[in-house]
Amino acid sequence: MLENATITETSKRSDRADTVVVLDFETTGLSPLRGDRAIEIGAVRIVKGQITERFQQLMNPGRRISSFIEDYTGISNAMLADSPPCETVMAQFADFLGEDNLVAHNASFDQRFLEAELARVKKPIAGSFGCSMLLSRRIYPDAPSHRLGSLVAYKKLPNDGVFHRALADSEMTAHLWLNMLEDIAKRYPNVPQSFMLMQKVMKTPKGSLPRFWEAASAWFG
DNA sequence: TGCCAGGCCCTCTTTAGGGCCTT
Repeated sequence: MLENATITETSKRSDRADTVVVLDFETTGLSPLRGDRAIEIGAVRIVKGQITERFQQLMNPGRRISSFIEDYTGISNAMLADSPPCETVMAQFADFLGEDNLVAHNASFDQRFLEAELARVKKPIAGSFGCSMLLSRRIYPDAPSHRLGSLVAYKKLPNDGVFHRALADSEMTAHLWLNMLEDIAKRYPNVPQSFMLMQKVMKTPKGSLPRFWEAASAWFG
């Protein structure tokens, strides 16, 4: 059962909900704990429902990437050889990010790499992470799949046909996030589109979601 | 197209196992 204190916390922090940075990493593999590194970062900043800024940069991980990653991303070893090192790029990205909250598709993956790469340049993360995949499982339970590309097709979201590149994926994730907020607003017009509230939705069991919205509407409406 | 890891989530569950999703 939702506690009143939880809702109060959401309300207090809602002033940061107007701005989020949606990001996506391309990497050498799946696990920074096993030595994998970032090779590209893409991000867009959303302010009051509009994309206002973009960040994209390849980065040199200091070693060659596998043929699988070359094929998967279209990023070649030659492209990375001419790119600045991860530390330089991540320091620039930390300045771009500031203290904004973050959104990513399957955010636990991008969060692990962001924390690992920023730790190398001794930059903290001030914001919280929201996950578009977890939210989509709640908002679109009947979608054939909750992969990013599948959801883009399912919701007919804007895209340029490029997948598995950081800026393209972050832009599609941003459109997905905004689309979900619009659909939530249509379904529950009395519930504010707070970033912190969306985080609570992700943690709400699917079967109790209508009761969650009912409680949120009652408190905020 | 797969493997690596890890968190979430569902169910034939909770003293567990396996699918999904990210590169």
